[in-house]
Amino acid sequence: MIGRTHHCGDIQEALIGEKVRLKGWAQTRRDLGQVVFIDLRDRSGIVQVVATPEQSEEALNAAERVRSEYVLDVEGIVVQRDEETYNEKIPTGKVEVRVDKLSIMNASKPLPFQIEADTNVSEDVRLRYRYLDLRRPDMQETFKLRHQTTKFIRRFLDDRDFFDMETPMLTKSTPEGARDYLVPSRVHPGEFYALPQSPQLFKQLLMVSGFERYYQIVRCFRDEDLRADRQPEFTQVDIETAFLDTEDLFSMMETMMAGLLKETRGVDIETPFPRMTYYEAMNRYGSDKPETRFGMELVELTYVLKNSDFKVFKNAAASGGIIKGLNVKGVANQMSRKEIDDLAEFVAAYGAKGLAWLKVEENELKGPVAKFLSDEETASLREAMGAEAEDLLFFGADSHQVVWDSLGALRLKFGKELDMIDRSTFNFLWVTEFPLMEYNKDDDRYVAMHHPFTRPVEDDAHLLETKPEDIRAEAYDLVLNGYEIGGGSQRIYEKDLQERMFTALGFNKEEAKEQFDFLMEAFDYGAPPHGGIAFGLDRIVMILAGRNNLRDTIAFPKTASATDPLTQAPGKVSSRQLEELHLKLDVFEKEDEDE
RNA sequence: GGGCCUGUGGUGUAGUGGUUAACAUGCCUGCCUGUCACGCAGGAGAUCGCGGGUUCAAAUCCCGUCAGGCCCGCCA
Repeated sequence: MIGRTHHCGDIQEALIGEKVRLKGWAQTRRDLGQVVFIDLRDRSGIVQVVATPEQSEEALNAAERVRSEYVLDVEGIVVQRDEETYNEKIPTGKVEVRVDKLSIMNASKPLPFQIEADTNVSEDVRLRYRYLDLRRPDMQETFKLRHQTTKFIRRFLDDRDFFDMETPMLTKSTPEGARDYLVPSRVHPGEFYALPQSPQLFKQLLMVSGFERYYQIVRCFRDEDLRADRQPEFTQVDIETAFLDTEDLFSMMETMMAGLLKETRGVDIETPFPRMTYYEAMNRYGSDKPETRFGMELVELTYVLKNSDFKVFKNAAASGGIIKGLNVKGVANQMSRKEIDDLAEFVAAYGAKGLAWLKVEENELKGPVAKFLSDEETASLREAMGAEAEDLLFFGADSHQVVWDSLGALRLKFGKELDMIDRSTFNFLWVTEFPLMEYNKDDDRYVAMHHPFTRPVEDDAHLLETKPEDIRAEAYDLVLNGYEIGGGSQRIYEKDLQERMFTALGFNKEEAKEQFDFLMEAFDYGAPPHGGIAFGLDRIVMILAGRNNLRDTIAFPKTASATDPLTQAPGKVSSRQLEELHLKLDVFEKEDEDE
């Protein structure tokens, strides 16, 4: 059963005349009667094997019984193919293996779908037979890329004296941030562990412990609703350093990312990466993770239109909001009135109450809003937006957030649909100076935008008690092609500053003590200045692989409703298990079977 | 929690009120010594996701429900 001498993809002209033994799966069989061709596939690639009566009657008989995805053990001689039978489509196409012995190590039922690179099989079926889906060459490629990515990162960080350290998966639930996945304790009735949303507190403790440089490629869990780029369990490259300021960290991470792109994609990335403050990103792109591979930026129009006769504009400006515009060049005559009107529905999802628009013509602006604009406003507007004939102008007038969100989404929609994005490029961008906290209406309090241990920008710290919403954080995200691929911050390491932070977040002393006492206590014992970053490994691989779905980069992912069609997780448990965990359920099934 | 899209042989699709439910691929049988997604001939395979309703008649229209996907909320 052992004794493989070569891999299928490695069979080439240098081996002509040699006896080889291969093992793998039958990709396809072409049975011509007295000669049978089998494309044999293993992880390395595909090679054609041929069975003929001249070579071995026995092997030919065996080859006739082979079907798709049978597992084969093949012995034979590598021979040159006749020139007219070269197969240009595969790297091994100039040679083939003439079979002496062929044994079927295992048969296969007919497959639910074919093992081929391009599949249009539904996601449902792919996930139910994930082990077959993963046989497909493009999936094998993706996971090779994922392996190369983690290998590169580990080597890079090891070279810079980072320790790979593990942190608990069974830990304590904390009130901030995402909803926790909970694990009931058998030994402590009524108490629960939480699976980590990230190793945040532990990595800070490791800094207090004096490890100085820590990293971990670690699973994180968040019980929130899914998206194409969000899974309930995902992998972070978690990094924390002591005595390294933001500049040094940026520089190191830039080197790592540029190196990764070079290693995996052969692409040269310029460093240092561009930077943009949060406020600038929102104003120019309507997003805190701007896709900068195309322009079409939002245009500030509040000063132009605040006194307009159009009430929507006037009122937005008067109530502290903003007016911004988006110029979609050259499409005015390509879009029907209905298509334009449908966009109002699109932006409604982001809270916009409507979507004003204008078609630009040589000497006038046309559209429902045109009549409200004075000649002067029209002129300023054309100037500000760089409007030329055939352009289609859209306007958002509302609160900052609504205008940013709706026009930002509209910009991205047009950018994709009009094919304005150069897909061969990789645009990194640091987004800096995030707000430290934002006001949450529902809870009537401030909540940390990053997390409660994020350090305020030095100059703003004095606002903690007076205008907390104006404080900028020493926090940053790394954006790649419009995806947030990482985020981090410098941390608070002084106990008194951390206590002021908790107070500003509306925690009373007892709550803070109850939740974070161990961290506060740790800070009493010589905590070094520290900070770090965490990257979303799945997302990085997704972008490197040119995918747009996180499921394609995770071997066994979950569906949009957080289930696994393969294992059928989550599932019911026996009443005995529940009893052991001291749990009683308040859901009752129609067909109650598990007694 | 909300919105939108999809659901038809194993797989991918066509079919928009009356068809023997069509096509491709896969599968089975036979033939074939240079194929390479082999070819040729024949064959099997579908209660059209599920439940209800409208109608003389439903894959098709309506309501509900389930599953998958995308988005908003939520989540860094």
